[in-house]
Amino acid sequence: MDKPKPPKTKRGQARRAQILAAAETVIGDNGFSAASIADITRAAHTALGTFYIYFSSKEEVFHELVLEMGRTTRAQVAGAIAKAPDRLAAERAGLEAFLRFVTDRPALYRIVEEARFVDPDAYRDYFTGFAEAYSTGLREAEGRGEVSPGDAEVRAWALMGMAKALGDRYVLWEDAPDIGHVVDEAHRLICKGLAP
Amino acid sequence: MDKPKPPKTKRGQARRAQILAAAETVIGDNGFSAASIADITRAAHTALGTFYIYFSSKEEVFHELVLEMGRTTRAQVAGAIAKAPDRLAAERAGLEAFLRFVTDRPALYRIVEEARFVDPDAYRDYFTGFAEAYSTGLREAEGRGEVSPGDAEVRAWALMGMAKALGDRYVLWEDAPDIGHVVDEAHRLICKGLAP
DNA sequence: CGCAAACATGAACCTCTATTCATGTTCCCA
DNA sequence: TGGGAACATGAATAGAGGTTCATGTTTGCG
Repeated sequence: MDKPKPPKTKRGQARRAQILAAAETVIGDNGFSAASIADITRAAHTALGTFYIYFSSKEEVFHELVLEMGRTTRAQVAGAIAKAPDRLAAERAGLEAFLRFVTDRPALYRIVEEARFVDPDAYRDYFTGFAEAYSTGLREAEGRGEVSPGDAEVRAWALMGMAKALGDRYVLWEDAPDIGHVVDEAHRLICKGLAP
Repeated sequence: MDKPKPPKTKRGQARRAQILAAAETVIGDNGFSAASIADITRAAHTALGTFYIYFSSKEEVFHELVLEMGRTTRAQVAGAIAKAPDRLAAERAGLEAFLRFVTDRPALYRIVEEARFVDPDAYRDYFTGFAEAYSTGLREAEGRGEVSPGDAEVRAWALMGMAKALGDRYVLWEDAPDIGHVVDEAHRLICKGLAP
């Protein structure tokens, strides 16, 4: 019932990481309820009971994975944006970074979406956190005159929604997605939409 | 196992509708796996076994609800768009109609989102169908010179994503949403983004 | 070394709920 | 209005899978 303490030995840390990685694939591929602990430990090449040394429940691994998605996406997007000369360039870089992230870790992306139902608080935290950072960026750009005045929060949510839908359609559902084209096309919309 | 035949008597039709409506609320509020058949029949003021006279499984009611969402949303949005003088006005009317629909039937909205995991084919059909109609509308508008040239499909998905995200944030998560303001703000983005 | 704490194992347990079914009740038309 | 088709009931069934635990094995420190 209690949250297990972090592992103390090298072996323990490796096992925990194995199980977490296996959970990402198994839950991402099959969904939360279809994925059984047995599936996860099998994919991690461990015994069933080992799972409960590192996680107190199925919900807890799931929660952990949502947090990981939060850390990773934000780091990825922030890194890509940092080099951009202005906000409109940042929009492009951020969108592309996001879509590439979805390409690399599709399971993690699906897990966050399923969190809406499995772990609603984590879902909300993930997106409101993201939206706050996004809004701040837009407000600062507005101050510098790089984008037209407007409600930064509404814009942030609208733009996040665009990115999500494009990820669904052109990354998850496409065998050979042409991310470049999608980014170009979407960015034209965004540029003109936000332009001063 | 087989799909039950449609009810033949008035009473039967009423019962089926009762159960379907109850399923909408119960599944929408608690999610697919947390919602039990017992919960649904209790909410419908019927016996447990009655459920299986009208539906062959929990998955089947769910599927039915996704189809209903498809029919209803599209009718709603199409109705709102019909009166619009041009495409940019249509975008506004469509977005507003969608957000009002989410306000009215939040449970149904959540069910479609959960379909991504519970009934992936239905989910895909729902959105690709919607996207096709949307793309066609944009292409026609482009032909009339009402919007700038561009990849209509990418645009359709981007705009659908905006609507979804705004629905999540400002309808489902807000006690007293100011739909008018959100629509205004988003529509400015869209107008400038699509303008010729 | 040697031993206490960490970690590993997988069969057994236990709960939960989707689905069935044997037994009534109601409907509707010939 | 009588009888067969439709519909209603809820206790019993059945299966799945999350979680526990008693029994080993490994690790790392003094």
